[in-house]
Amino acid sequence: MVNQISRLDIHDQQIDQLQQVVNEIKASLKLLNEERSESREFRKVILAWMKSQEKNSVDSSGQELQSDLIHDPLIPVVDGKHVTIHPPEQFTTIQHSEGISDLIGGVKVEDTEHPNCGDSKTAPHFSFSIGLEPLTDDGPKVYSRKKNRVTTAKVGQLGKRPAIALNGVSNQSNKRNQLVGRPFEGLTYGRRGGSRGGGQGRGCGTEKPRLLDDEEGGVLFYSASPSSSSTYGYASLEKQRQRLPVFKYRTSILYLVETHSTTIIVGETGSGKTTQIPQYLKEAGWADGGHIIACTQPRRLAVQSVAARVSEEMGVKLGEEVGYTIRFEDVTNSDLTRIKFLTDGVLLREMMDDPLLSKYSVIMVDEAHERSLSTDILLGLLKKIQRRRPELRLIIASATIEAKSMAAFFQTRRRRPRLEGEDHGLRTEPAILSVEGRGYNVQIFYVEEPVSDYLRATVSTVMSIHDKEPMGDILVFLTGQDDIDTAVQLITEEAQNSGKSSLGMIVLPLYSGLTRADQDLVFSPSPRGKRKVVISTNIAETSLTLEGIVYVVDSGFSKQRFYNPITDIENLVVAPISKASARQRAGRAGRIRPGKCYRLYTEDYFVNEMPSHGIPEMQRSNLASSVIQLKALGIDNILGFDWPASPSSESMVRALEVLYSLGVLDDDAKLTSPVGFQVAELPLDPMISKMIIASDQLGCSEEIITVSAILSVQSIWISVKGQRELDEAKLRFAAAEGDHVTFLNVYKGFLQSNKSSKWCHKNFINYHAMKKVIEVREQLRRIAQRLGLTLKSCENDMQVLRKAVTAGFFANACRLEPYSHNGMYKTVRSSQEVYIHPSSVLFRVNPKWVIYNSLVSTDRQYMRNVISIDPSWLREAAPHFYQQQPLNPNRP
DNA sequence: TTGTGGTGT
Repeated sequence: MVNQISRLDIHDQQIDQLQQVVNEIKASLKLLNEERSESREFRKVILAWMKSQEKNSVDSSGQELQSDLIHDPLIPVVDGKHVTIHPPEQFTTIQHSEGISDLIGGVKVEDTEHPNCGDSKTAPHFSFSIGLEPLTDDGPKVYSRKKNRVTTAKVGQLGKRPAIALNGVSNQSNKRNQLVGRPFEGLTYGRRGGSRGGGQGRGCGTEKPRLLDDEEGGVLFYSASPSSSSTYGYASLEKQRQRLPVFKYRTSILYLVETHSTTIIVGETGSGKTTQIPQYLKEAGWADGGHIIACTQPRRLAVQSVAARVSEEMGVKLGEEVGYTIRFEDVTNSDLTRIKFLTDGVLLREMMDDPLLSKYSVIMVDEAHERSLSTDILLGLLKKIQRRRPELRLIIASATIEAKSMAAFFQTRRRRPRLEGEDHGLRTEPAILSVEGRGYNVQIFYVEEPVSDYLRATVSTVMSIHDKEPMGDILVFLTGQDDIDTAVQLITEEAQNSGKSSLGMIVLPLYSGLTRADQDLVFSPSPRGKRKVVISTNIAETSLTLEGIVYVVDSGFSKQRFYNPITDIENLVVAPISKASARQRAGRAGRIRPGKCYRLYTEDYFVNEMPSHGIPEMQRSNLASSVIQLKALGIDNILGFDWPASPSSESMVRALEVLYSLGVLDDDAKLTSPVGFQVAELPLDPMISKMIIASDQLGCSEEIITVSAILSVQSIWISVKGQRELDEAKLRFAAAEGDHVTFLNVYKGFLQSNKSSKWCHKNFINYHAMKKVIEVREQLRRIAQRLGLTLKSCENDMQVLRKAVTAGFFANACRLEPYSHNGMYKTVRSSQEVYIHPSSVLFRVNPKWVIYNSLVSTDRQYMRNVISIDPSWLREAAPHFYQQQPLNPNRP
């Protein structure tokens, strides 16, 4: 394909003209005191003007192909200066010499060849010991780093990107800031060359905006362009807004959204895209005529904080013009709200009432690179909606998305006459725009040899940072609670043993199982002269942001959930992270000032073996919930659904199978009535939903709804180090029937204590989890009533409760192996060996027949949340499922 | 006799 590049040239004079026109319109419309039409007119003018410029440019200019700007959606263009930056995997680099002498600290420095340096595009290495006393016999950890390299891309060199190696070690270590201020260094993360962020609003109006097409014809790229700043009265906030990198692209973004069905915006952290773009859209009139601009986030906390920020910037009350919706919390006003932030899950639920999302004019899907289950489903559905609603605009925003594959996904081949409204040049091919971020340089260090024990490597690295590096907090990424607790202990001990230099350290664990109070410790600022060391799971990678982190230690691993559709088992396994994750982790070090990231894996591994992106959640999850959601939206051909990442056919088939066995789908794989539709309405795993529906007839819906609420929160128990105390606490609530009944006892106790947090603490129960249980329970009761179920308590008749559980979970029935001395069970469905999880109250009780809620696989398959049943209930509840396997009366 | 990365409706 020909790399055809066209360019839109806009002269300063014309920009001023436009600004004048806009100001005139604004002024005249202000007289009319009609804000809505002002913005609508503004939008029209921008559009008309842009179109005329595009035409002129193509007609008059023969220079299109002389552009020296290479289009690559992954790579930000810096300040319109046409310099391309290599993606870090080609270019793992350290940009400036800061701190190197500190690190070397008199320890030997030697020139070595990197094992993978054979080819000429890789610069030679040097390595050095960071001079620490190892905890083990492993010897000191040796880190290596590459020399600085800066590249510029030139015309005709798309394939070849020359690397310019800078001077060697001695030069680097001499002048600390030698490179700071040079343009376009600092390539890996953030604030490139320190020349960023100076574009004080209109001050950047000297650059010319450019428009480029790439070979795919229609993937557009803008570099910096001047922006027409609006004249609002909120001076300081307005200034802050204008300082954000995204501000320079305001006009470009509005133009792209105007002219393209889908716009993909690649922006690093700190670019301001999430808070600014919805405001730009509003200012440009996209919320006129009662329409709403939506912006989705994967996490509740992000929704709340972004909405609060935007309402502050706009000087409006949260919940009026700017609002947000998350589960249990709708802070919007249907008459007033024009910009609405919401979780992607909420938007999916909204589709069940309004499948075309007709009240939204623009939907911005943020953090799309995370590829969460609901983001992917949402993207698939939005693509479908676009075909019915060509006027709907989508913005896909993400940090490190594979923009081209996303663009390919949204590339529609429409072969029908254009509808009205498309005649103003609306393009169905997605546009891509990159916006640079605003962070600081992060130096990356790799171990020279693979480490065999990342826990010990972690400890020695932390100790050496503490010894050799200037003040600044350390964030360590490990995999789970177990590792983290061990590391905290080891580092604390090591600090005590190593004398005065290590006194000023506060070591804190961070994972979701901690109580809120323990989590909050991590957010308190470190006392004067003390260094905070936070040992965290992935929770600090995206969900929580810690201020004050200067050093990151990355183990290269995280726990990830994988689903095996053949065995129907979800596993939680320690797995290597992706490059995208590694970059995200490193970026956590550059938030307040230049930072350093120590990777406990080799550079060779990072470059050659680490996958560039993680596996989308869609491809490693049980899809039963997702399938029923799509069915409820009327998508019959699930197997043919156009996903951003197709799940395996096995997991699709498995999901359909489960739903069929639950009586949710009929022989034609259509939702049954009423059960199928009822199950789809409930925001739960289909098996739990089925259990609730069955409880209606059995007369125990109140209890079952309570159990369902508890099953759908992570864990109601506090994780504590001394496990014995927790086990003892559990015994206070333990019921012979099993965990579900035990949960009911806990819930009753919680109510009797008047929902007291003190009571929770005393009984090793997670107070926040219980509060969530109450909320979920209320929601489920409301939905159940809407579905026409009767809310009824079975009082103390636990047999009907167990029957209701059986009605939902009959497929998970297990039988104790006769003569088994170690509590081995086999599943009825597939004769798999399983054991009762030690956290269950039925552990070591081993009733003959049990049903489990879920399987967890470690060295054995463990059943979690187990209840004992009578096998005859299985055939009662699911004759279709068990009729082919009559129970053998000869076996005990 | 053993263990719960993180989200979300």
